[in-house]
Amino acid sequence: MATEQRPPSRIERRERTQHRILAAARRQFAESGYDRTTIRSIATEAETDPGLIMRYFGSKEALFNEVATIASDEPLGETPEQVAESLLDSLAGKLATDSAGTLAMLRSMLTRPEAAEEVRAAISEQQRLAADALDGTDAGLRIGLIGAISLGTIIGRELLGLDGVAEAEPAELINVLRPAVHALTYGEPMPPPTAQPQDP
Amino acid sequence: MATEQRPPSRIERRERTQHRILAAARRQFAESGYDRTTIRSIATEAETDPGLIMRYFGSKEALFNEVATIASDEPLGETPEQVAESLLDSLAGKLATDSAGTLAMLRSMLTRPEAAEEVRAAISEQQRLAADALDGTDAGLRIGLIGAISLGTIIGRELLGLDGVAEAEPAELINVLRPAVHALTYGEPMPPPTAQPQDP
DNA sequence: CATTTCAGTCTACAACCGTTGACTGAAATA
DNA sequence: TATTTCAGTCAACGGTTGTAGACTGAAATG
Repeated sequence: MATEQRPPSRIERRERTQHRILAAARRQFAESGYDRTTIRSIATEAETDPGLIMRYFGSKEALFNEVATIASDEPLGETPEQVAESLLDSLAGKLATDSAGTLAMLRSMLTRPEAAEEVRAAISEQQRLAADALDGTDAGLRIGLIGAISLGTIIGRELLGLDGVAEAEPAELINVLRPAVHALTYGEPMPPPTAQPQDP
Repeated sequence: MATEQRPPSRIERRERTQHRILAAARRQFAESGYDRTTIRSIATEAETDPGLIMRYFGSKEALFNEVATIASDEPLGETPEQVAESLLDSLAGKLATDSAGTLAMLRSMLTRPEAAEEVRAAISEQQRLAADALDGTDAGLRIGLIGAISLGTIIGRELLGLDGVAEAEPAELINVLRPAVHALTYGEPMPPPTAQPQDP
């Protein structure tokens, strides 16, 4: 009943090792961020050698770029309601899949200018796609704020462990957030309730 | 017309030097985060010596704790509307004052577990203060999400430079955000518009 | 004036980092 | 089988970091 165990070929060995390196890198970059993750610690977890990582990926930076990704999203619909639902869908997707690559990018975003620029560009692209469906001069601000909300929600849940937010079911979280997001896509700006009269 | 220039006393010199160190530390921790800021670079900017920083503050960590702060907020009112306005006020305050200490804490939050815990605890305290004014089992989730929104807004504006969000006037930003925050304090969860019927 | 205190300077250490290059041995190739 | 290729190992490099400690000279103190 024993299947014949051929020794793995050279390309098989290489593929397996590369895969172990990538998995360990993804995990550690997501858990500790770019600076606190070392080539040596990745090599240890992947049960290989630091020098081999350099040979396969060139540099720590290149390895990071290989595993840290920020998903850019799909077309967003044409009415404000569709835009809101589309953005909520996008957030729900990011909450459901435990993409260590995304977490790696977000975790390193505040200390690595290149990562920050990548996240900023991704949200900026989202704004560009959605701004047409919204009217008003502040459409960019509104979509940008929805991006900020998504960012804060993911960070608060996955990286900070905020009470309530971390334990909530994704579907419930989205349902609670839905009115707020819809308010941002088709609502009017609301002055403070006790506001003094202002310039016309 | 020349005011007599007495050489500064020893305690004056010490106070001035300490102040320069603290200012440089605040600025660099806010700009580059904990890991990428070095004692030496702080000393250079403060025109002093790394060894002196150690003698005055004990360690890099202690210096960070001296300048990185996260403001905890005031009582929040008793009705959902008051809670919403109070939280918006709190966000407006953080957007108005360019508190390098807060930015230092936020910038380091995703890579320093101690900083993350401090931010988490501050938002958690906010939740505790506000949860009484809100009814429903998901009150904690709602307030937590408002905390996440504040977090995402500050990060998006001050640290990421999101289009629209970064250039907006604080007052306009708050006004646009207001309906969303109010929706979170007194709104009902909203199911998706195309939802199938669910269990009662 | 003699002594003490202490802000500020300088040098060095031990640890860690990313990265390099030489080496080994087995698999692939001819 | 003889030769080449290449995955994997090992030791070392130059640089940077936080930190410690000895030293200097002027201000404070008696």
